[in-house]
Amino acid sequence: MSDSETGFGKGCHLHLIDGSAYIFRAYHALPPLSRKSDGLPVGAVAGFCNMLWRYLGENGSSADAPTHAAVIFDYSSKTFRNEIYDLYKANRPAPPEDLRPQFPLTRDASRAFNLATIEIEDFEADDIIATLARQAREAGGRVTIISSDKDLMQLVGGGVEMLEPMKNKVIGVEDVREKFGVGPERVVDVQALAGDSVDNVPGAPGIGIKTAALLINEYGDLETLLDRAGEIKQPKRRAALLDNAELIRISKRLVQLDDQTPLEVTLEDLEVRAPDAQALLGFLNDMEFRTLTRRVADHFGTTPPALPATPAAPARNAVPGEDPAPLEQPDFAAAEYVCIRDLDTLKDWITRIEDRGYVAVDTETTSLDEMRAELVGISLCIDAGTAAYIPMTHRAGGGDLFGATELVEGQLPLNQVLSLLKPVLEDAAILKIGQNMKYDAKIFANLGISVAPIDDTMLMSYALHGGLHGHGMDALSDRYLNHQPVAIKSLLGSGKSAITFDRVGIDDATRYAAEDADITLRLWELFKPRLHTAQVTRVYETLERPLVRVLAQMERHGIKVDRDVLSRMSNAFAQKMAGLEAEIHELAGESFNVGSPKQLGEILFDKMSLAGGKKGKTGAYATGADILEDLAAEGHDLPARVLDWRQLSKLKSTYTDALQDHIHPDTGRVHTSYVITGAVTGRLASTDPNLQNIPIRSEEGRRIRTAFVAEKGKKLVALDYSQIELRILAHIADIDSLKAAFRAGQDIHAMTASEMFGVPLEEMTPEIRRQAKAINFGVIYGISGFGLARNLRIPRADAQGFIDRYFERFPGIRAYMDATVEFAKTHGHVETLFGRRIHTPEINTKGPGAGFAKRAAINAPIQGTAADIIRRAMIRLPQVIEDLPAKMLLQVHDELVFEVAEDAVETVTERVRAVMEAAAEPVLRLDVPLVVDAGVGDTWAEAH
DNA sequence: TGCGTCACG
DNA sequence: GACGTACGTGACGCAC
Repeated sequence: MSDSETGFGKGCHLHLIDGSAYIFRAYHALPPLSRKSDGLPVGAVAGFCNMLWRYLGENGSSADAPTHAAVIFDYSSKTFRNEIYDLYKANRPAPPEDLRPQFPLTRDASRAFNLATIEIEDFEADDIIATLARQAREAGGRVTIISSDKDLMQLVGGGVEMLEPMKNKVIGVEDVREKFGVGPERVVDVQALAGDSVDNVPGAPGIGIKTAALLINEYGDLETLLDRAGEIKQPKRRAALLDNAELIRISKRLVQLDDQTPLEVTLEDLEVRAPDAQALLGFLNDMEFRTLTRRVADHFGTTPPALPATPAAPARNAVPGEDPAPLEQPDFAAAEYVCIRDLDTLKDWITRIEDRGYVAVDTETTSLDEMRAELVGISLCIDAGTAAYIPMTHRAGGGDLFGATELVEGQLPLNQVLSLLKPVLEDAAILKIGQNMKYDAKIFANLGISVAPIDDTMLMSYALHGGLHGHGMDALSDRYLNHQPVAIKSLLGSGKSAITFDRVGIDDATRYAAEDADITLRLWELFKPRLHTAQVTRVYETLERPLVRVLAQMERHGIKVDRDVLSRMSNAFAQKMAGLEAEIHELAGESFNVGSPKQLGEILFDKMSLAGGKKGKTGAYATGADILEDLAAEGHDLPARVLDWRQLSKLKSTYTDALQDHIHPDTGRVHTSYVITGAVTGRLASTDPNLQNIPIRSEEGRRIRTAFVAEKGKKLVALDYSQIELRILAHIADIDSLKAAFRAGQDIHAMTASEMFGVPLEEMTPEIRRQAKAINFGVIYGISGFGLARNLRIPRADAQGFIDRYFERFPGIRAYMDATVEFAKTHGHVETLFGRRIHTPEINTKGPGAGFAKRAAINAPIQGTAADIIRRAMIRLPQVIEDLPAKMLLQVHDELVFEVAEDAVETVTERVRAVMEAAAEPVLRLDVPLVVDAGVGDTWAEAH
């Protein structure tokens, strides 16, 4: 949630540090060094950290200090240049054995120093530097590239200079001219001709930098030179150019830096941040760098953390959150919370917030439904134990029958408070910290305040502890702060007699509300550095935090629902149900509650003595759809009628009736709420109402979707990923035949059937295809013979036979499953392709739970990667359709629904499709294409 | 409040 | 070799 008001521009100074060059230099400059406790090689990391510390020391105080900075790394040694020329950098020796494990640690180091850290698959650090330098230059800022790599010299000029880090020497246009004999803009031409033996750039044989510069200066540029090479007098040079023109052109493409690299970050994101003492010291301490740790601790005026007595567990294996809370925080009991009742006190707090640069914020309202909630008060916290509550619209507690609406005395007026706080809440230089910020942001948005930038402790916990426990504030406070907050129930009561927050006394409200802000701030202080050590900063920053704004907007917009359609359907369902109920009672010979599984079971299995009665653990007969279907198939009418009745009952109570209650009186639309932390895999959950389970599979239920409509003059557009999880499986498990089938756009289930049963595609029957489809799904879920047998209703031995044959045909799948379970057992978590961690605390349990945990571990990376991909698309989309009359309304796991003005439907569809299909890039290049299907209509039923 | 049931991907 | 099982959700009504 960066803000354009802090945009990078004139007067800004960007430092770009060539991280990879730093590492190699550090490695070669220092004797081998390994960590005492476990022998991990850390010499290069140590040198790297020393350099960064020195760098910060030199630049922090200088008059020419950078306003923005980033450390750039090579993602891997393979880049797009290898596709241009496969021998590029081919004679580079592989990095030494003891250096390789240090690469990820240097990333951690640069993050621990709170420096923006960038690397992109397929691109060299130099390309990223070129791109950022171009952006900064275009924005009117200055750039210093900290590197001595001559390949970067082409970027010098127009406000861009280089700094040789060892000699601390500035390299400007004149220095470039001295080295290459041409200005920076012709450096690539010279390099293309001269080649480079280190990087294996071929160039023209027999031509070095001197000659190359001579030729370029004479002919102007490389293309002209190659066109007119025949005019060259020296026969050797002439031949070298004429014979190798193509190779020279390739060479130019190799040395020419790509300044259009796709970036996840903007210049604003690179704003210089002071290192967080706790995070930095934590990292240095983990690395066991005694001297540097002490030096840094001295600088911050804190004592260095004690080195662990026992060998330190590597940070990456540590279970986050198991560490005890820091001891130095003030006691909650001692905390004195302030109630802000006058302007001077409020202004004083605002000044303190501005000095701090961050503040924990919490809103108290009359409802959990943000669309109907009224703001009652705001709490703030700037330091553990230092919190305040601003009551604004508390009302007399008793109230009369007509709802006494007298405001309690001694409160600042809402409008006055908001006009003072709005600049703070919208100030790009002040971080607003919340627990479940989507809620508060929506409350403020209702009042015309757009809160940014934000941090969210709930989302931090989700990134850190997904799969371990819930992320509600009470649970987090109890677990990580060892403190049980005031229960809201103790203030509001529960059930019918519950009151709203505006009826709570101001003293009680202050204790409760200020404490919430206090807890939030303490959690933030605890979690923020742990994001780095647990290596989930990227997940939090790119997949969680940006979603808050996007979802808040979707929820506030809502989708139009036609009440009349629902109401008519409800009536029709009621009539049919009444008829069925009479029939059922008739068949049973007595009247009973059809909706009671208990009573139904007794009728079926006791009174009518039908076979197949099985009691569950509660002693009641099971009467699920599968059991009733079996009975119906045997020719029994009663269970068949009950099935029909149940379907209607479900549709009526959950959809046609309940949905009407969710239509907002003012907007005429339904506003769901998405829970970002709702599913452990990274999927969203939709609540109040759940719009992710609107019927579609049955014809009857599908009609409910006709009630979801577009505004007049607009259309609903639905786009969904085709087979995304199977595609991800094909990629992750690296199954060539599956990947090839997806690339060829084949029917994947038919192809699986053909492979398994040896039936040629032309002779495929729907039945065989259906079975293969069930197997494909089963695989994603961690297949078992029992489960497949039940799903296909075939003997278990047959199902097991299918599975055996499947694994025989696709051995990679079995390998993936085994490897994933193994990974979970050693690490305690599994990961998606984007680094999201899903903890698997049950994976080592024995007994019945073991199968569950294994299947969940197998499924999580697949389902989670798909969830990450659509999150990435959703985060990008608002900017992409910003200029069009279109709004994103809903997400249903692999589907997005938009409301679009009729004449923009085509443009929007194609733009959204492009974003969705490319959503994995550039972080991840899948071996299979992602395909998005689109539909348009006046209703959701038509659009799908 | 827990369970059974069933709607979705 | 037995355990009991397809993965991930939320909402409803019943029974306690």
